[in-house]
Amino acid sequence: MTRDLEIITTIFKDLSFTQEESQLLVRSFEKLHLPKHSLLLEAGQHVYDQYYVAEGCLRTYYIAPDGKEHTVQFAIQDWWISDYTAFFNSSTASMHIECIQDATLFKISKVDMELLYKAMPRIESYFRKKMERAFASFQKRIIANLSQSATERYLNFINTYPNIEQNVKNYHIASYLGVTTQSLSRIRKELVQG
Amino acid sequence: MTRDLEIITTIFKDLSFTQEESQLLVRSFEKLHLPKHSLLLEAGQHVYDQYYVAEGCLRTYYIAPDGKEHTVQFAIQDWWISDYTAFFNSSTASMHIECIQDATLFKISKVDMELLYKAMPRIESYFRKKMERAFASFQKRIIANLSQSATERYLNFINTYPNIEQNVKNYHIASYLGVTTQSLSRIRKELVQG
DNA sequence: CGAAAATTTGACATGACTCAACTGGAGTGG
DNA sequence: CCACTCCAGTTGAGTCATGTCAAATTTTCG
Repeated sequence: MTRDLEIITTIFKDLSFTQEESQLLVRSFEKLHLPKHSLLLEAGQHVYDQYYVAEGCLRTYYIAPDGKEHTVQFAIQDWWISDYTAFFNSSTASMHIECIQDATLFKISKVDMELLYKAMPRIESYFRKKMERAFASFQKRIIANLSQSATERYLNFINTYPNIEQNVKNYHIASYLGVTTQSLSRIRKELVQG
Repeated sequence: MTRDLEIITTIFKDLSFTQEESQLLVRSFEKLHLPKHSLLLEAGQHVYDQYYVAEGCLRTYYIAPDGKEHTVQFAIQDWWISDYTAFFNSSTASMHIECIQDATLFKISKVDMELLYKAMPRIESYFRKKMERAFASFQKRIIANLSQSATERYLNFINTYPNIEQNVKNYHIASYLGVTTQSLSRIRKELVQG
């Protein structure tokens, strides 16, 4: 009862719950703090959980056979993060998740998710809509990757994540955009000089 | 009652329904046939519907400001297709959908979708899982675009869609992979000759 | 068959990559 | 407080993959 109701007031702030439902929610989540530079997940590990970012910044990245890193996603406040392919299939991760800025997370297992879905269909609605938005934004990114130059994608990026540049390294952005750090450096130089 | 129950035996073949539910389902969908080369959707149109592909082949593509086409998605049997960004937001399309091979579709509006979700939470479950798979496959594609060469992406493509090559034009594949038709032609030549 | 569309080929241009060297801070320890 | 190191970022020179433009060839289909 007196346990941490943060989950309800942050993650599900737009929904309302009975006492019983609230308790189920609170029991399903676990709060955790993660320091900068730590790894939340490594490739090869079994993925049981997904995480809600209450504070901080993380990134998901894939290491290709040639050793190069590719940033798949950044997660800031109010985003969810996991290796979703592995999470959905209850299998092992092919990606790493790194904490870029000290973070506060709420963790929930797939099993508990399914229980929540059964108990409260409107939670499933909430996540279906989340997925729809994520789907749309991934699609947008695919189009951007197909149709835009590296410079355009960079401008796009700093528009989409206006405040992120203070936190993340250049090579994080480069590996998100699909260019080398050298190229990104040249792109910026070009933009400054006009 | 004696109306077309195909929907239930094709789209939702893994679920079971009461008579009443079946009727609601049947009423929600509309069957349509679409000839090759016709457009199911054009950029600028309001998107009310999504479509289940019972037969045939379609593609969603985006036309960039420079006039170039970029294929976002192919849809074959048992896939769903729409301009999802617009569908989810009930807004206007930024993409076109073209029929590549004579197709049979089942169409459902967003409004009717929402009614189905309310009436049958397991339908919402079904679509949430669909979304999850689509999300995972988009993510895979983003990684592929970031980490693989054009040749690797092509090999990947013909693996993922083994039978599609008979149906689709070369330039459809090229615009899906993010290369020019000339480059794709050279890639194939290289592969044949070793 | 013949026109239009699709694909291939050639010559050349260019954006991005690689490798290597250099610069500039941030932090550390004597 | 300064020297040292480490890491991120920048710059330069050369290379390579892919794009562009134009022409030739093949395929499709009325």
